[in-house]
Amino acid sequence: MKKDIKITESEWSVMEILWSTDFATIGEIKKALASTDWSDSTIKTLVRRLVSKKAIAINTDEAVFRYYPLISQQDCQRKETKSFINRVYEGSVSMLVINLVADSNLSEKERKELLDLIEKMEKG
Amino acid sequence: MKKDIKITESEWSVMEILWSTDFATIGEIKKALASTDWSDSTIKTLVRRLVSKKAIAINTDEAVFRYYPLISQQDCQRKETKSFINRVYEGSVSMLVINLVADSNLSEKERKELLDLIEKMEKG
DNA sequence: ACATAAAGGTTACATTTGTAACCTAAAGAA
DNA sequence: TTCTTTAGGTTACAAATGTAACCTTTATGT
Repeated sequence: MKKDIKITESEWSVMEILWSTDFATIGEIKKALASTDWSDSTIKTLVRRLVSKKAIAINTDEAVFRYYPLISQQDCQRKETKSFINRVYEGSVSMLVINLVADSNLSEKERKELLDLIEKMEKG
Repeated sequence: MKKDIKITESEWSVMEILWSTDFATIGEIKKALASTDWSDSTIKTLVRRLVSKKAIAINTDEAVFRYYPLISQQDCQRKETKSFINRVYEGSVSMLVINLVADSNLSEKERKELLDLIEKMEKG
């Protein structure tokens, strides 16, 4: 079930909508993307490409089609994360985390959350 | 000094060589990339594009030019990391870390290392 | 001296990605 | 019923990216 579907940056915006609504019409997708300056056509192109790469599918039971994801957000995130770490950190998770933590954008609160998260994983 | 230089996946391979050798000739770059199946021309194209986007520069003091990075690896990593988290994790560092930790690819040893890293940051 | 290899430089070409126009059919507004 | 909005569908087009051929000059082995 692990296909090598590549989702581009623009397409991620569409996927995020489908992952959160799970079953949206074009109209709903457009509404959710109103903050972008994409034209109607652009959004439809993104949706069409996602369909053709089998990241999403269409339910045509009703007159107005509904779109839904075929791949889970977490699967995509993990795949992206792995290739990101390989590309940017030469495969080293530790180097990534060093930068995450060193980065001033990480607040004390967030840092504590991370500690918690990792600690909780202690016993598996 | 924060330009928005975009380094593509292929170009990263070249940058990594320059970051580690710091001052390499084309010959050295090609040797370091021997494991890839890129042609001579391809490698030169990548180098040329990096020059034109000012990610690297050429020292022409000697007959055989030497290339060196104009941007640091860590700056690039941080910039990439930030945009990665925005794209894939909707800006949430915590979500990223949850996946990092949950991912079976992270060994117990690595997990401990991360804990250490984050703990060390406790006092700033 | 001459053939080869290696480096510098220019041009090319297919695919992917971002972005959109345009046409048609159906559904709602007036 | 006629106009206007939407949705569905097709086609387009420039920029970015991956990948490379080809030409010229220079160093090098023999």
